[in-house]
Amino acid sequence: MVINPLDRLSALNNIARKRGLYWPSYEIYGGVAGFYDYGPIGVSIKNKIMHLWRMFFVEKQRGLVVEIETPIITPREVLKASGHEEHFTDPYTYCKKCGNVYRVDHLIKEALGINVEGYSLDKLWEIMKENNLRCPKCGGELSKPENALLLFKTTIGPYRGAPAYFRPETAQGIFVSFKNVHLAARERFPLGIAQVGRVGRNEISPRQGMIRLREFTIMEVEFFFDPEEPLENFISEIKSNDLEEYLDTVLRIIPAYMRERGEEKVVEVTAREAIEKELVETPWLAYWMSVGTRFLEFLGIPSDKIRFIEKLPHEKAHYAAQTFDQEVYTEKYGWIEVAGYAYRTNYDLSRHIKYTHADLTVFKRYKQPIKRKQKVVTPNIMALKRDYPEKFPDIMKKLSSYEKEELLSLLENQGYIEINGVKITRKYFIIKEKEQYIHGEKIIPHVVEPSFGLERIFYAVLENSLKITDKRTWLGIKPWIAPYDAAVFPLVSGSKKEHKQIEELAKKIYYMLLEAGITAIYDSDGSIGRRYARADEIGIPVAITVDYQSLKDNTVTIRDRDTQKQLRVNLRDLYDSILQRIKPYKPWSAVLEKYLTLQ
RNA sequence: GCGGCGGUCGUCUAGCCUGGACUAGGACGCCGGCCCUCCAAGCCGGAGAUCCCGGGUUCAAAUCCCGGCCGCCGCACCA
Repeated sequence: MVINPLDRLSALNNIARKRGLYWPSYEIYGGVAGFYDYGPIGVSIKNKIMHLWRMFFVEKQRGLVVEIETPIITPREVLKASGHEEHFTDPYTYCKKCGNVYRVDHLIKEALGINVEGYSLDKLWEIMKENNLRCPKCGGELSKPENALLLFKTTIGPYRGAPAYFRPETAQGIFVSFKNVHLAARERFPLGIAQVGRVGRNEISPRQGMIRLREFTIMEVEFFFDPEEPLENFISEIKSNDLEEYLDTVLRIIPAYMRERGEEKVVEVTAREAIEKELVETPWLAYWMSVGTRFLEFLGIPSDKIRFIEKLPHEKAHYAAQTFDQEVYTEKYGWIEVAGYAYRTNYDLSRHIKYTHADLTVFKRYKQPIKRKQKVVTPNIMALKRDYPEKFPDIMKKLSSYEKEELLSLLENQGYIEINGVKITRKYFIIKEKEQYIHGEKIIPHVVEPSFGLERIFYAVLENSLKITDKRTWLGIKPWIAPYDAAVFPLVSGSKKEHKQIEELAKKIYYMLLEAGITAIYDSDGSIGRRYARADEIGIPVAITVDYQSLKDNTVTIRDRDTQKQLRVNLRDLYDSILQRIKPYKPWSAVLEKYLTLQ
């Protein structure tokens, strides 16, 4: 039986509300667009997705990535430096007759073919007036342009505090603290810094439920590396981390050059091929795209519903050299972006260095120190003091303001330096040739950023795991992200003595599981079938039923959510039996075998 | 932000056009009880609705009118 997609989606909405997955926020006040609450079941699933993300992007990266947490409220200067204040602002105009709103820069570009990016509002207004721009729809008069800022604004300090914004991405907190983290990580390099947290974007008109929110959760890594490090070093770095399996991951990519030709065709390549064919501007992009692909597949998204789209130049963010959106197919919204992989170059760190003069560089140590002959200039203090006793302090002051190289080239090229009208000639300086060892240099690291929208993944996972047949509805979610590990039921809950005993044992097993770290629910309401159905609906992977036989031989049945098949196990083996079905980790025996051969 | 359509128990809905007999009806779900040897069964009982919010018209508004909020669709926007 084929289920109508609309029925599927309304079924999901029903479960979401009825069982507590999610709902619009502030409902009793009429609701506010762009905000959603997670219900109890939703929180549990969301947290598990978060934990798995950490497992893939932090823990399994073997020290390559560390995680930090920085504030949500961000001083204005930071977002000014990062370019957000400028680029998050769009100049608008509206038609005084029909009310239609237009972006001024788009309007001018379309009508006059002029690129007016970065122009002031007054300048734009001037251009509009000069060319007598009118509403393209109705020919009505257009308003003076205004700025629409997509950042949430606030102040730090309650009276006349400093202007600040709710961060639109977690990345800036990472860039700003880069030096501290780098030192704390014992100057490891390359280094990934992860952060999971809430961000806010004051969208003009958010719709599409949890897909486009004004406040949501980002999970991202800013991966700092040296772009001059040759490709082979990356590969060997990855190999030495035993992560080469990522290079064999198949990526489904729609490259920009294809999109420009109007062909939206998916190219299937391994990460290794993507690097070799130079589909990516840095190998690390392909690496993180692989990690992200594995992550989504592990959440239960089928690989044919995952693809990467390379952004065209005009679609990219202001900081990005190359960007791939990772998209997941949903019935409701079509392909939705769940992650962005941006090559941010050293844009952000450079900007913060420029604004603060902080040292956000990394010392790049050469494998072999470079021997360099260098001429060194030193003023002959004795001679200067002797010949210019009065002007000596001024001369020294001036000299110290020169860069060494500048001083040298002035002396060698013109033979003197003029200070307060006095020509100090070369003979007042000692120029020696010195041999120097250069051990390295300071570089501003480049950054590749895989950045995930948690709510979008959450939705995509739910929609993709919802199973409906004409008999039943269940959430076929991967066991490791199910809201509970297990459900415990007494087969019957009557008033006979045996029924009471069954209930008692079932409750005990419930407590035992909780004590052993298995999250479980206990349910004795309604018929056993209804309880299975309720557990299925929120995706609980295993149901444990205590029956008459349990009283005799200490066995219970374990029912599998997806197949409905039951297996009888002894209480002694119950824990392991559940664990084996629900944990996202390999059993020790398998890991042991992979790495070691024990005698 | 603009235009079109919509908003009634947790959910789906009846009623709205043609104002009154609506104490807003039903089904599912939920809660309590009975029954019960495995997949949403049955029986009995119960709770549950600011009729989206505010204002107006009227003797009388879920119903008509205006404004707002929210949702859906289209346009625009989505670094």
